[in-house]
Amino acid sequence: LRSSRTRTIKLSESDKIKALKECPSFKLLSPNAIRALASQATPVHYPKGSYIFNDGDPAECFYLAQDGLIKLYKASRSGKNVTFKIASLGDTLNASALSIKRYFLSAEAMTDATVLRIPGREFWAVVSRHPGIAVDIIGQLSRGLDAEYNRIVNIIGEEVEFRVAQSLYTLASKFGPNLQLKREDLANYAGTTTETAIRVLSRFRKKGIITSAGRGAIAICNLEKLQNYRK
Amino acid sequence: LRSSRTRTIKLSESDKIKALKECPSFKLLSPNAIRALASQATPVHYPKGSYIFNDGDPAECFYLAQDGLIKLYKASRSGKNVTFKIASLGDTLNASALSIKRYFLSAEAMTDATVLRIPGREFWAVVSRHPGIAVDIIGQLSRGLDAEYNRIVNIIGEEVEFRVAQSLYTLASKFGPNLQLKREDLANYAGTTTETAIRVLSRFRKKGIITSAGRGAIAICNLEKLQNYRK
DNA sequence: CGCCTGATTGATAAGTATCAAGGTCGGTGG
DNA sequence: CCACCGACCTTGATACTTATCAATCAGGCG
Repeated sequence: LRSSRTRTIKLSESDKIKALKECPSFKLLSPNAIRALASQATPVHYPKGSYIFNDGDPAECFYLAQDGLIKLYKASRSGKNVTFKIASLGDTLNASALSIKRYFLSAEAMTDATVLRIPGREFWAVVSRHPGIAVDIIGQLSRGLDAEYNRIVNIIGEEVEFRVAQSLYTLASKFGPNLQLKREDLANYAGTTTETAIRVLSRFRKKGIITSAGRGAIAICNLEKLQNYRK
Repeated sequence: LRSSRTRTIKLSESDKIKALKECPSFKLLSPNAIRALASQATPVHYPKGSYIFNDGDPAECFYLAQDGLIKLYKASRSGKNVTFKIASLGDTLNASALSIKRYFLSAEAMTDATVLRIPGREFWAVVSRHPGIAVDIIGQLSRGLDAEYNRIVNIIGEEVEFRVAQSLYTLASKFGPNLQLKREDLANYAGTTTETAIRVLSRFRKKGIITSAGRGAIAICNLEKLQNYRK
Protein backbone atom coordinates (compact mmCIF):
# COMPACT_ATOMS: atom_id res chain seq x y z
CA LEU A 1 0.00 0.00 0.00
CA ARG A 2 1.65 3.18 -1.17
CA SER A 3 -0.10 5.39 1.36
CA SER A 4 1.16 3.36 4.28
CA ARG A 5 4.29 5.37 4.92
CA THR A 6 5.27 8.97 5.48
CA ARG A 7 7.09 10.42 2.50
CA THR A 8 7.69 13.60 0.59
CA ILE A 9 5.69 13.81 -2.60
CA LYS A 10 5.49 15.87 -5.75
CA LEU A 11 2.95 18.63 -5.90
CA SER A 12 2.54 21.30 -8.56
CA GLU A 13 3.54 24.82 -7.59
CA SER A 14 -0.01 25.94 -8.21
CA ASP A 15 -1.34 23.40 -5.68
CA LYS A 16 1.15 24.65 -3.11
CA ILE A 17 0.20 28.24 -3.82
CA LYS A 18 -3.46 27.37 -3.50
CA ALA A 19 -2.90 25.94 -0.01
CA LEU A 20 -0.84 28.95 1.06
CA LYS A 21 -3.51 31.32 -0.17
CA GLU A 22 -6.07 29.54 2.00
CA CYS A 23 -4.11 30.57 5.06
CA PRO A 24 -5.35 33.93 6.40
CA SER A 25 -1.87 35.02 7.45
CA PHE A 26 -0.62 34.89 3.88
CA LYS A 27 -3.61 36.58 2.29
CA LEU A 28 -1.80 39.87 2.12
CA LEU A 29 1.40 38.58 0.52
CA SER A 30 2.20 39.68 -3.02
CA PRO A 31 2.09 37.00 -5.72
CA ASN A 32 5.88 37.10 -5.82
CA ALA A 33 6.20 36.56 -2.08
CA ILE A 34 3.73 33.68 -2.19
CA ARG A 35 5.68 32.08 -5.02
CA ALA A 36 8.90 32.48 -3.07
CA LEU A 37 7.32 30.86 -0.01
CA ALA A 38 5.86 28.05 -2.11
CA SER A 39 9.30 27.30 -3.49
CA GLN A 40 10.48 26.64 0.07
CA ALA A 41 7.56 24.36 0.86
CA THR A 42 8.01 20.60 0.73
CA PRO A 43 4.80 18.58 0.43
CA VAL A 44 4.80 15.58 2.75
CA HIS A 45 2.27 12.80 2.82
CA TYR A 46 1.18 11.15 6.06
CA PRO A 47 -0.94 8.00 6.16
CA LYS A 48 -4.01 7.89 8.38
CA GLY A 49 -3.03 7.43 11.99
CA SER A 50 0.56 8.59 11.67
CA TYR A 51 1.82 11.55 13.61
CA ILE A 52 3.42 14.66 12.18
CA PHE A 53 5.01 15.89 15.38
CA ASN A 54 4.57 15.33 19.09
CA ASP A 55 3.99 17.56 22.06
CA GLY A 56 7.42 18.49 23.37
CA ASP A 57 9.39 17.91 20.16
CA PRO A 58 11.73 20.74 19.12
CA ALA A 59 9.73 22.99 16.79
CA GLU A 60 11.82 23.31 13.66
CA CYS A 61 9.32 23.53 10.86
CA PHE A 62 6.22 25.40 9.97
CA TYR A 63 3.42 23.11 8.75
CA LEU A 64 0.36 23.96 6.71
CA ALA A 65 -2.40 21.44 6.01
CA GLN A 66 -2.88 20.87 2.29
CA ASP A 67 -5.12 17.81 2.13
CA GLY A 68 -6.92 15.58 4.62
CA LEU A 69 -7.72 16.13 8.29
CA ILE A 70 -5.17 16.54 11.04
CA LYS A 71 -5.98 16.35 14.71
CA LEU A 72 -4.10 18.67 17.09
CA TYR A 73 -4.28 17.36 20.61
CA LYS A 74 -2.55 16.98 23.90
CA ALA A 75 -2.52 14.24 26.53
CA SER A 76 -2.88 14.80 30.25
CA ARG A 77 -0.46 13.25 32.70
CA SER A 78 -3.02 10.56 33.38
CA GLY A 79 -3.32 9.76 29.70
CA LYS A 80 -6.50 11.48 28.59
CA ASN A 81 -6.43 13.14 25.20
CA VAL A 82 -7.95 16.50 24.50
CA THR A 83 -8.35 17.58 20.88
CA PHE A 84 -7.94 21.31 20.35
CA LYS A 85 -8.29 21.66 16.63
CA ILE A 86 -9.01 19.64 13.55
CA ALA A 87 -6.96 21.18 10.76
CA SER A 88 -7.82 21.06 7.07
CA LEU A 89 -6.70 22.86 3.89
CA GLY A 90 -5.00 26.14 4.73
CA ASP A 91 -4.81 25.65 8.50
CA THR A 92 -1.48 25.97 10.27
CA LEU A 93 -0.42 23.22 12.66
CA ASN A 94 0.70 24.60 16.00
CA ALA A 95 2.54 27.40 14.20
CA SER A 96 2.99 29.50 17.30
CA ALA A 97 5.23 26.80 18.76
CA LEU A 98 7.93 28.09 16.39
CA SER A 99 8.40 31.12 18.56
CA ILE A 100 8.83 29.12 21.74
CA LYS A 101 10.98 26.40 20.23
CA ARG A 102 8.89 23.34 21.11
CA TYR A 103 5.59 22.01 19.85
CA PHE A 104 3.09 22.09 22.64
CA LEU A 105 0.50 19.97 20.86
CA SER A 106 0.70 16.67 18.99
CA ALA A 107 -0.41 16.41 15.37
CA GLU A 108 -1.88 13.21 13.98
CA ALA A 109 -3.36 12.48 10.58
CA MET A 110 -7.04 11.53 11.02
CA THR A 111 -7.23 10.65 7.34
CA ASP A 112 -4.47 10.26 4.79
CA ALA A 113 -3.11 13.77 4.73
CA THR A 114 -0.66 16.04 2.96
CA VAL A 115 1.03 19.01 4.57
CA LEU A 116 3.39 21.68 3.34
CA ARG A 117 6.55 21.82 5.40
CA ILE A 118 8.56 25.04 5.52
CA PRO A 119 11.77 25.31 7.55
CA GLY A 120 11.34 27.69 10.49
CA ARG A 121 14.20 29.86 9.24
CA GLU A 122 12.49 30.49 5.91
CA PHE A 123 9.20 31.17 7.64
CA TRP A 124 10.69 33.83 9.89
CA ALA A 125 12.53 35.37 6.95
CA VAL A 126 9.20 35.90 5.21
CA VAL A 127 7.63 37.28 8.38
CA SER A 128 10.45 39.75 8.88
CA ARG A 129 10.14 41.00 5.29
CA HIS A 130 6.38 41.40 5.67
CA PRO A 131 5.51 42.94 9.05
CA GLY A 132 1.82 42.75 8.21
CA ILE A 133 2.03 39.00 8.69
CA ALA A 134 3.19 39.41 12.27
CA VAL A 135 0.22 41.64 13.04
CA ASP A 136 -2.05 39.11 11.42
CA ILE A 137 -0.54 36.30 13.45
CA ILE A 138 -1.14 38.34 16.59
CA GLY A 139 -4.77 38.61 15.59
CA GLN A 140 -5.07 34.88 15.03
CA LEU A 141 -3.36 34.04 18.28
CA SER A 142 -5.61 36.46 20.12
CA ARG A 143 -8.69 34.87 18.68
CA GLY A 144 -7.29 31.47 19.57
CA LEU A 145 -6.66 32.57 23.13
CA ASP A 146 -10.17 33.98 23.37
CA ALA A 147 -11.57 30.67 22.10
CA GLU A 148 -9.62 28.71 24.71
CA TYR A 149 -10.72 31.03 27.51
CA ASN A 150 -14.28 30.41 26.45
CA ARG A 151 -13.69 26.72 26.34
CA ILE A 152 -12.31 26.73 29.88
CA VAL A 153 -15.23 28.75 31.14
CA ASN A 154 -17.60 26.29 29.52
CA ILE A 155 -15.80 23.25 30.86
CA ILE A 156 -15.92 24.62 34.37
CA GLY A 157 -19.28 26.31 34.34
CA GLU A 158 -21.47 24.31 31.98
CA GLU A 159 -22.44 20.71 31.76
CA VAL A 160 -21.34 18.15 29.22
CA GLU A 161 -24.48 18.39 27.16
CA PHE A 162 -23.80 22.06 26.48
CA ARG A 163 -20.16 21.40 25.62
CA VAL A 164 -21.05 18.67 23.17
CA ALA A 165 -23.58 21.01 21.55
CA GLN A 166 -20.90 23.69 21.26
CA SER A 167 -18.40 21.23 19.85
CA LEU A 168 -20.85 20.05 17.22
CA TYR A 169 -21.69 23.62 16.35
CA THR A 170 -18.05 24.61 15.98
CA LEU A 171 -17.19 21.57 13.90
CA ALA A 172 -20.27 21.91 11.71
CA SER A 173 -19.50 25.59 11.11
CA LYS A 174 -16.16 24.57 9.71
CA PHE A 175 -16.85 21.24 8.02
CA GLY A 176 -20.53 21.38 7.20
CA PRO A 177 -23.45 19.45 8.70
CA ASN A 178 -22.16 16.00 7.77
CA LEU A 179 -19.32 15.36 10.15
CA GLN A 180 -16.95 12.51 9.40
CA LEU A 181 -15.72 11.66 12.83
CA LYS A 182 -15.92 8.90 15.33
CA ARG A 183 -17.75 9.23 18.63
CA GLU A 184 -14.38 9.04 20.32
CA ASP A 185 -13.09 12.00 18.33
CA LEU A 186 -16.09 14.07 19.29
CA ALA A 187 -15.66 13.05 22.93
CA ASN A 188 -12.01 14.13 22.94
CA TYR A 189 -12.97 17.40 21.33
CA ALA A 190 -15.70 18.07 23.87
CA GLY A 191 -13.52 16.94 26.77
CA THR A 192 -15.56 13.97 27.88
CA THR A 193 -15.60 10.19 27.47
CA THR A 194 -16.86 8.26 24.48
CA GLU A 195 -19.75 6.73 26.40
CA THR A 196 -20.92 10.07 27.72
CA ALA A 197 -20.70 11.62 24.26
CA ILE A 198 -22.81 8.76 22.90
CA ARG A 199 -25.43 9.26 25.57
CA VAL A 200 -25.64 12.95 24.76
CA LEU A 201 -25.91 12.18 21.06
CA SER A 202 -28.75 9.77 21.79
CA ARG A 203 -30.64 12.54 23.53
CA PHE A 204 -29.91 14.93 20.65
CA ARG A 205 -31.22 12.34 18.22
CA LYS A 206 -34.46 12.01 20.15
CA LYS A 207 -34.81 15.78 20.02
CA GLY A 208 -34.27 15.79 16.27
CA ILE A 209 -31.07 17.82 16.45
CA ILE A 210 -28.97 15.16 14.74
CA THR A 211 -29.33 11.85 12.98
CA SER A 212 -26.56 9.31 13.43
CA ALA A 213 -25.35 8.69 9.94
CA GLY A 214 -23.69 5.35 10.59
CA ARG A 215 -20.19 4.52 11.73
CA GLY A 216 -17.81 7.41 11.91
CA ALA A 217 -20.37 9.99 10.91
CA ILE A 218 -22.82 12.43 12.48
CA ALA A 219 -25.40 14.37 10.50
CA ILE A 220 -26.63 17.60 12.00
CA CYS A 221 -30.26 18.50 11.28
CA ASN A 222 -30.72 21.61 13.36
CA LEU A 223 -27.66 23.81 13.64
CA GLU A 224 -29.52 26.62 15.33
CA LYS A 225 -30.61 24.48 18.27
CA LEU A 226 -26.97 23.62 18.79
CA GLN A 227 -25.86 27.24 18.72
CA ASN A 228 -28.30 28.38 21.40
CA TYR A 229 -28.40 25.15 23.30
CA ARG A 230 -30.14 24.91 26.63
CA LYS A 231 -31.29 21.78 28.32
CA LEU B 1 -12.05 58.38 51.42
CA ARG B 2 -9.86 59.47 48.56
CA SER B 3 -9.19 56.00 47.26
CA SER B 4 -12.86 55.25 46.87
CA ARG B 5 -13.22 56.40 43.29
CA THR B 6 -11.57 55.80 39.95
CA ARG B 7 -9.51 58.75 38.84
CA THR B 8 -6.46 59.74 36.87
CA ILE B 9 -3.51 60.58 39.08
CA LYS B 10 -0.10 62.17 38.82
CA LEU B 11 2.88 59.90 38.48
CA SER B 12 6.46 60.88 37.74
CA GLU B 13 7.79 60.03 34.31
CA SER B 14 10.38 57.80 35.93
CA ASP B 15 7.69 55.75 37.67
CA LYS B 16 5.89 55.32 34.38
CA ILE B 17 9.12 54.31 32.66
CA LYS B 18 9.84 51.85 35.42
CA ALA B 19 6.51 50.10 34.89
CA LEU B 20 6.98 50.00 31.13
CA LYS B 21 10.41 48.50 31.53
CA GLU B 22 8.95 45.68 33.61
CA CYS B 23 6.93 44.61 30.61
CA PRO B 24 8.86 42.05 28.55
CA SER B 25 7.49 43.38 25.26
CA PHE B 26 9.12 46.75 25.83
CA LYS B 27 12.46 45.47 27.04
CA LEU B 28 14.00 45.99 23.63
CA LEU B 29 12.80 49.55 23.13
CA SER B 30 15.39 52.31 23.08
CA PRO B 31 15.35 54.78 25.97
CA ASN B 32 13.92 57.36 23.59
CA ALA B 33 11.12 55.09 22.49
CA ILE B 34 10.29 54.21 26.08
CA ARG B 35 10.15 57.88 26.98
CA ALA B 36 7.89 58.55 24.03
CA LEU B 37 5.57 55.75 25.11
CA ALA B 38 5.61 56.94 28.72
CA SER B 39 4.54 60.38 27.61
CA GLN B 40 1.39 58.85 26.11
CA ALA B 41 0.60 56.88 29.25
CA THR B 42 -2.01 58.16 31.69
CA PRO B 43 -1.85 56.71 35.21
CA VAL B 44 -5.28 55.80 36.51
CA HIS B 45 -6.14 54.73 40.02
CA TYR B 46 -8.81 52.12 40.73
CA PRO B 47 -10.07 51.40 44.24
CA LYS B 48 -10.25 47.83 45.44
CA GLY B 49 -13.21 46.03 43.91
CA SER B 50 -13.73 48.39 40.98
CA TYR B 51 -13.51 47.15 37.43
CA ILE B 52 -11.22 48.47 34.74
CA PHE B 53 -13.04 46.97 31.79
CA ASN B 54 -15.52 44.21 31.19
CA ASP B 55 -15.64 41.20 28.96
CA GLY B 56 -17.25 42.35 25.71
CA ASP B 57 -16.45 46.07 26.01
CA PRO B 58 -14.89 47.69 22.92
CA ALA B 59 -11.13 47.45 23.37
CA GLU B 60 -9.84 50.96 22.94
CA CYS B 61 -6.91 51.21 25.29
CA PHE B 62 -3.83 49.31 26.19
CA TYR B 63 -3.44 48.85 29.96
CA LEU B 64 -0.35 48.03 31.96
CA ALA B 65 -0.45 47.28 35.69
CA GLN B 66 1.67 49.71 37.68
CA ASP B 67 0.66 49.04 41.27
CA GLY B 68 -1.62 46.63 43.09
CA LEU B 69 -3.20 43.39 41.94
CA ILE B 70 -5.69 43.07 39.12
CA LYS B 71 -7.77 40.00 38.47
CA LEU B 72 -8.48 39.02 34.85
CA TYR B 73 -11.46 36.74 34.68
CA LYS B 74 -14.49 35.67 32.73
CA ALA B 75 -17.95 34.49 33.74
CA SER B 76 -19.73 31.49 32.28
CA ARG B 77 -23.28 31.75 31.03
CA SER B 78 -24.45 30.20 34.28
CA GLY B 79 -22.57 32.80 36.32
CA LYS B 80 -19.41 31.03 37.45
CA ASN B 81 -16.24 33.08 37.39
CA VAL B 82 -12.93 31.74 36.20
CA THR B 83 -9.80 33.77 36.94
CA PHE B 84 -7.16 33.52 34.24
CA LYS B 85 -4.48 35.82 35.50
CA ILE B 86 -3.60 38.00 38.43
CA ALA B 87 -1.69 40.95 37.04
CA SER B 88 0.88 43.00 38.93
CA LEU B 89 3.59 45.55 38.08
CA GLY B 90 4.53 45.32 34.41
CA ASP B 91 1.79 42.91 33.33
CA THR B 92 -0.46 43.82 30.44
CA LEU B 93 -4.21 43.51 30.92
CA ASN B 94 -5.83 41.60 28.09
CA ALA B 95 -3.59 43.41 25.60
CA SER B 96 -4.30 41.03 22.77
CA ALA B 97 -7.93 42.12 22.79
CA LEU B 98 -6.72 45.30 21.03
CA SER B 99 -6.25 43.34 17.84
CA ILE B 100 -9.73 41.86 17.91
CA LYS B 101 -11.52 45.03 19.01
CA ARG B 102 -13.23 43.76 22.15
CA TYR B 103 -11.97 42.76 25.56
CA PHE B 104 -12.62 39.09 26.08
CA LEU B 105 -11.86 39.13 29.80
CA SER B 106 -12.97 41.38 32.63
CA ALA B 107 -10.43 43.24 34.77
CA GLU B 108 -11.10 44.01 38.42
CA ALA B 109 -8.85 45.59 41.03
CA MET B 110 -8.25 43.05 43.83
CA THR B 111 -6.47 45.72 45.83
CA ASP B 112 -6.26 49.44 45.30
CA ALA B 113 -4.45 49.55 41.98
CA THR B 114 -2.87 51.88 39.49
CA VAL B 115 -2.60 51.18 35.79
CA LEU B 116 -1.03 52.97 32.87
CA ARG B 117 -3.50 53.61 30.11
CA ILE B 118 -2.28 54.10 26.55
CA PRO B 119 -4.68 54.76 23.68
CA GLY B 120 -4.73 51.84 21.25
CA ARG B 121 -3.69 54.10 18.38
CA GLU B 122 -0.50 55.14 20.13
CA PHE B 123 0.24 51.57 21.09
CA TRP B 124 0.01 50.34 17.50
CA ALA B 125 2.09 53.25 16.32
CA VAL B 126 4.91 52.12 18.59
CA VAL B 127 4.52 48.51 17.48
CA SER B 128 4.67 49.46 13.82
CA ARG B 129 7.85 51.48 14.37
CA HIS B 130 9.45 48.59 16.29
CA PRO B 131 8.73 45.27 14.55
CA GLY B 132 10.62 43.40 17.26
CA ILE B 133 7.76 44.13 19.61
CA ALA B 134 5.33 42.28 17.36
CA VAL B 135 7.55 39.22 17.37
CA ASP B 136 7.80 39.45 21.12
CA ILE B 137 4.05 39.73 21.46
CA ILE B 138 3.70 36.61 19.31
CA GLY B 139 6.00 34.81 21.73
CA GLN B 140 4.00 35.93 24.73
CA LEU B 141 0.71 34.98 23.15
CA SER B 142 2.11 31.59 22.21
CA ARG B 143 3.20 30.94 25.76
CA GLY B 144 -0.20 32.07 26.94
CA LEU B 145 -1.91 29.70 24.56
CA ASP B 146 0.33 26.86 25.68
CA ALA B 147 -0.52 27.62 29.30
CA GLU B 148 -4.24 27.55 28.56
CA TYR B 149 -3.96 24.28 26.65
CA ASN B 150 -2.26 22.80 29.66
CA ARG B 151 -4.89 24.17 31.92
CA ILE B 152 -7.64 22.59 29.84
CA VAL B 153 -5.87 19.27 29.78
CA ASN B 154 -5.54 19.42 33.54
CA ILE B 155 -9.14 20.40 34.10
CA ILE B 156 -10.36 17.52 31.99
CA GLY B 157 -7.81 14.91 32.89
CA GLU B 158 -6.77 15.58 36.48
CA GLU B 159 -8.62 15.95 39.69
CA VAL B 160 -9.20 19.08 41.69
CA GLU B 161 -6.45 18.40 44.18
CA PHE B 162 -3.86 18.43 41.41
CA ARG B 163 -5.28 21.62 39.91
CA VAL B 164 -5.23 23.41 43.24
CA ALA B 165 -1.61 22.31 43.69
CA GLN B 166 -0.74 23.66 40.25
CA SER B 167 -2.55 26.91 40.94
CA LEU B 168 -0.69 27.41 44.19
CA TYR B 169 2.59 26.61 42.49
CA THR B 170 1.96 29.05 39.66
CA LEU B 171 0.87 31.81 42.01
CA ALA B 172 3.74 31.22 44.42
CA SER B 173 6.23 31.28 41.55
CA LYS B 174 5.02 34.73 40.69
CA PHE B 175 4.15 36.26 44.05
CA GLY B 176 6.29 34.34 46.50
CA PRO B 177 5.28 31.82 49.17
CA ASN B 178 3.01 34.16 51.11
CA LEU B 179 -0.06 34.53 49.00
CA GLN B 180 -2.48 37.31 49.79
CA LEU B 181 -5.68 35.93 48.45
CA LYS B 182 -8.99 34.71 49.64
CA ARG B 183 -10.07 31.09 49.41
CA GLU B 184 -12.63 32.19 46.87
CA ASP B 185 -9.96 33.73 44.66
CA LEU B 186 -7.94 30.56 44.74
CA ALA B 187 -11.06 28.53 43.93
CA ASN B 188 -11.86 30.70 40.92
CA TYR B 189 -8.28 30.40 39.75
CA ALA B 190 -8.28 26.60 40.07
CA GLY B 191 -11.74 26.31 38.56
CA THR B 192 -13.57 24.89 41.53
CA THR B 193 -15.82 26.04 44.36
CA THR B 194 -14.74 27.79 47.52
CA GLU B 195 -15.74 24.86 49.72
CA THR B 196 -13.83 22.34 47.65
CA ALA B 197 -10.75 24.56 47.61
CA ILE B 198 -10.92 24.81 51.38
CA ARG B 199 -11.16 21.04 51.76
CA VAL B 200 -8.11 20.59 49.56
CA LEU B 201 -6.21 23.22 51.53
CA SER B 202 -7.10 21.39 54.75
CA ARG B 203 -5.52 18.23 53.37
CA PHE B 204 -2.47 20.16 52.22
CA ARG B 205 -2.14 21.63 55.70
CA LYS B 206 -2.22 18.17 57.25
CA LYS B 207 0.53 17.13 54.85
CA GLY B 208 2.61 20.14 55.80
CA ILE B 209 2.54 21.66 52.35
CA ILE B 210 0.96 24.89 53.52
CA THR B 211 -0.02 26.68 56.68
CA SER B 212 -3.11 28.79 56.56
CA ALA B 213 -1.87 32.22 57.45
CA GLY B 214 -5.18 33.64 58.57
CA ARG B 215 -7.89 35.43 56.65
CA GLY B 216 -7.08 36.19 53.05
CA ALA B 217 -3.67 34.57 53.17
CA ILE B 218 -2.01 31.25 52.42
CA ALA B 219 1.58 30.46 53.33
CA ILE B 220 3.33 27.81 51.30
CA CYS B 221 5.87 25.67 53.14
CA ASN B 222 6.86 23.16 50.51
CA LEU B 223 6.89 24.47 46.97
CA GLU B 224 8.46 21.35 45.54
CA LYS B 225 5.67 19.08 46.71
CA LEU B 226 3.25 21.36 44.90
CA GLN B 227 5.21 21.28 41.69
CA ASN B 228 5.34 17.48 41.46
CA TYR B 229 2.06 16.87 43.16
CA ARG B 230 0.54 13.42 43.24
CA LYS B 231 -2.14 12.23 45.57
C1' DC C 1 -17.46 -17.10 8.56
C1' DG C 2 -15.16 -15.00 12.17
C1' DC C 3 -12.71 -11.13 13.72
C1' DC C 4 -12.00 -6.44 14.74
C1' DT C 5 -13.53 -1.81 15.29
C1' DG C 6 -16.83 1.15 16.65
C1' DA C 7 -21.49 2.07 18.72
C1' DT C 8 -24.70 1.45 22.31
C1' DT C 9 -26.81 0.68 26.74
C1' DG C 10 -26.88 -0.53 31.65
C1' DA C 11 -25.15 -0.68 36.40
C1' DT C 12 -22.20 1.22 39.55
C1' DA C 13 -18.82 4.18 41.70
C1' DA C 14 -16.24 8.22 42.27
C1' DG C 15 -15.59 13.06 42.51
C1' DT C 16 -17.51 17.52 43.22
C1' DA C 17 -21.03 20.77 43.74
C1' DT C 18 -24.57 22.27 46.55
C1' DC C 19 -26.96 23.28 50.68
C1' DA C 20 -26.76 24.10 55.47
C1' DA C 21 -24.87 25.30 59.83
C1' DG C 22 -21.71 27.12 62.66
C1' DG C 23 -17.19 29.43 63.78
C1' DT C 24 -13.65 33.15 63.79
C1' DC C 25 -11.77 37.49 63.22
C1' DG C 26 -11.50 42.42 62.63
C1' DG C 27 -13.58 46.66 62.24
C1' DT C 28 -17.24 49.95 63.53
C1' DG C 29 -20.45 52.39 66.12
C1' DG C 30 -22.79 53.08 70.33
C1' DC D 1 -14.33 49.79 75.61
C1' DC D 2 -17.24 46.41 74.34
C1' DA D 3 -20.80 44.43 71.58
C1' DC D 4 -22.25 43.59 67.35
C1' DC D 5 -22.04 42.79 62.43
C1' DG D 6 -20.39 41.32 58.29
C1' DA D 7 -17.01 38.98 55.65
C1' DC D 8 -14.62 35.07 55.47
C1' DC D 9 -13.47 30.38 56.75
C1' DT D 10 -14.63 25.64 57.96
C1' DT D 11 -16.95 21.27 58.20
C1' DG D 12 -20.79 18.07 57.47
C1' DA D 13 -24.56 15.83 54.89
C1' DT D 14 -26.48 15.10 50.62
C1' DA D 15 -27.44 15.16 45.66
C1' DC D 16 -26.01 15.22 41.06
C1' DT D 17 -23.10 14.73 37.18
C1' DT D 18 -20.11 12.05 34.81
C1' DA D 19 -16.52 8.43 34.62
C1' DT D 20 -15.78 3.72 34.80
C1' DC D 21 -16.60 -1.06 34.05
C1' DA D 22 -19.04 -4.52 31.69
C1' DA D 23 -21.84 -6.63 28.27
C1' DT D 24 -23.88 -6.68 23.82
C1' DC D 25 -24.61 -5.43 19.13
C1' DA D 26 -23.69 -4.09 14.19
C1' DG D 27 -21.09 -3.88 10.14
C1' DG D 28 -17.04 -4.31 7.06
C1' DC D 29 -13.20 -6.94 5.53
C1' DG D 30 -9.87 -10.51 5.04
